Amino acid sequence: MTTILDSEIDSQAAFYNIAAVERDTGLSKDTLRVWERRYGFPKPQRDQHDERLYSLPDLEKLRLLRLLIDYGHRPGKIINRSTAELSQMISARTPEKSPPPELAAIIDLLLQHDVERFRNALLQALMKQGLLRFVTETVAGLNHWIGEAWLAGRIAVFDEHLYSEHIQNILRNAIIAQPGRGSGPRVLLTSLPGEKHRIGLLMVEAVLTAEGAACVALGTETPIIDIKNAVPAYRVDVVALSFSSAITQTAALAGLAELRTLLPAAVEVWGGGGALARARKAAPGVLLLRSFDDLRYALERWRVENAQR
Amino acid sequence: MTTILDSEIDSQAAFYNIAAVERDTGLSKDTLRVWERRYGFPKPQRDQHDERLYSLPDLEKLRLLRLLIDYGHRPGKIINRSTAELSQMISARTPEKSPPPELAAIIDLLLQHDVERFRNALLQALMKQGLLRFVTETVAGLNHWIGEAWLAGRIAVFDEHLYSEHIQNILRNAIIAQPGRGSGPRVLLTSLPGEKHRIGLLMVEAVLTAEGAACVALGTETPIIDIKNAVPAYRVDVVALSFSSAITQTAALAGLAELRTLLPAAVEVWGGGGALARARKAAPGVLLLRSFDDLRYALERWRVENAQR
DNA sequence: CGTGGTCATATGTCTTGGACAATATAAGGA
DNA sequence: TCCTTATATTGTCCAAGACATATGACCACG
Repeated sequence: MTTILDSEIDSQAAFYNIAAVERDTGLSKDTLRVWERRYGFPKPQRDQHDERLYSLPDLEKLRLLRLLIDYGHRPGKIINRSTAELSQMISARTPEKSPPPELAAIIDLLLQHDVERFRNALLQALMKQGLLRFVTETVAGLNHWIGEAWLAGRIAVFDEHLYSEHIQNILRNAIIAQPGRGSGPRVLLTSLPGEKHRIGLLMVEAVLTAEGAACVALGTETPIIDIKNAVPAYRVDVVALSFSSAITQTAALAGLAELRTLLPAAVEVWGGGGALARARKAAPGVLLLRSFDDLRYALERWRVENAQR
Repeated sequence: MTTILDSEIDSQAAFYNIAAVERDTGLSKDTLRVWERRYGFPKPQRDQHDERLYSLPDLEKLRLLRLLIDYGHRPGKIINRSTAELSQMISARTPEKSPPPELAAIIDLLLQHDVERFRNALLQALMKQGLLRFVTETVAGLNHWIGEAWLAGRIAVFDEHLYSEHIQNILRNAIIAQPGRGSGPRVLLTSLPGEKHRIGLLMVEAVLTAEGAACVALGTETPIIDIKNAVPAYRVDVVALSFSSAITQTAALAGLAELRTLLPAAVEVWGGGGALARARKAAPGVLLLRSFDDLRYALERWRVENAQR
């Protein structure tokens, strides 16, 4: 096992072993080896025992490739282009749109790395608009703009991380401030394994809590079996799943359909998020929510239908 | 590519492919294969194309093995013992099977799935103890007990998810309630790719903020390159990384050493968390924090050393 | 013109068995 | 008791092959 430390100390040039590259790019060791075999890139140096040593430029190019593949390009088509070309593809992908004026001030503070004032701007927007409008307008708008800017490489990774953390702080703060009354349904809120985006879930939780529903939030990536087991334990009326555009629409619909078959008919299954925004129809007994208005409407409908009990 | 979803859905009996086992136990695919070759465990079934299908009992035993190895046992010595024996070794290790009395009430509410009262109990503990004691005593104690219970299979997956969400809500609520920055250093707070545990980071952020430091929290899994780029952007004085016991000590120390070489000498590098609790020494210029007292001491030392400027 | 189905290709993950570096343990000597 | 050296243990890497799934192209149908 050659540690990164050794390789960096022995020669001043920075080299990375395959485990470090997997960690930094998210590409598995198997993928890295098979790309080398099939496409000839990356073709790292070897140490005295034939173990791969990747260079920093290789790492940069691999990161660009990862970005473009996530956006929908095929590896085989782009892997042999130069780093400069790839970089250009990313900046050319989305025309440089400036954010809508009501968000521009907040985004400016983020891009200027002014943490304190960024935090305060978010808090002020929340105070001014109230939770519902803050979530459905400001946070949704910011998410959209930041997501696009991230794909286009116009925003640094660490800025995106900081944004996500602060939005989480604000939303969770707002959620906990709500009184815990329970006139509405008990809603179990989570995502399936592979879906790591938390902000969408928190937005839904904020809206539902504000509307008086009782949320049981399990965070992201709960295995289906465990969702099934949680339903009786928490006496849940509705299971709501969130799917960001990181997951394919097919996978999202399949997951919802499977969950539907596992749960008793009395428990409703709702699905929403970017991956389902363009979906036409789901499995029978699964409700698709394409907007926050849909969500509030679904809640109202549940209350009407279950008024007798 | 067989997804975990498929293997769990297609047959009602729960089977897990090797990628799912890697994800759930933290043991690499290579390790799982070499254990099978050398020790004969785990010896999973195969599907129609000779791919491994692990059973749920295998998964349980692997979890116990992982825990005992983390405590210092050698794989070869314990791998062929029965699950019951391993389970007994763990409970023998921790004399207190029941949680300490001051935590028992809170844990009971979690295990009884009483969401509202669980939330209120946490809030009350926070009010009563103040943020510092709440974090270093209550949250640390709960983490420890829940972590052990989870690894020993005494607590449901969804309960652990719910716990994590609520602790996050409370901690982020407390963090945002702090007044702005004080006199302390600017501390960049994050974890390296592969380290997904958020609660430790939030605990540190809460303590640092309470002590008057200005935190720049990037959440989990920030690639090293992006940490390097964030340091000048946010004019950071200290980079603090968290490593839970999900990562090996070797990997944690290597990551810290690599970061040290990438950052200017004026920027301090701190590391802490379960993975480093038993580490002897780190690379030169890297400070290991083995407790929250160490953290507060390091903060004080920084203030003294940087008082003149 | 859109919708759905079939086929070919592209792509990622899994397989085996061998090799060896890093780590832990044991043994020896100051 | 502490440090050094030898030995055993253990995790990671390698190679090339295989194949399931995802994607894209083509075609037929309403």
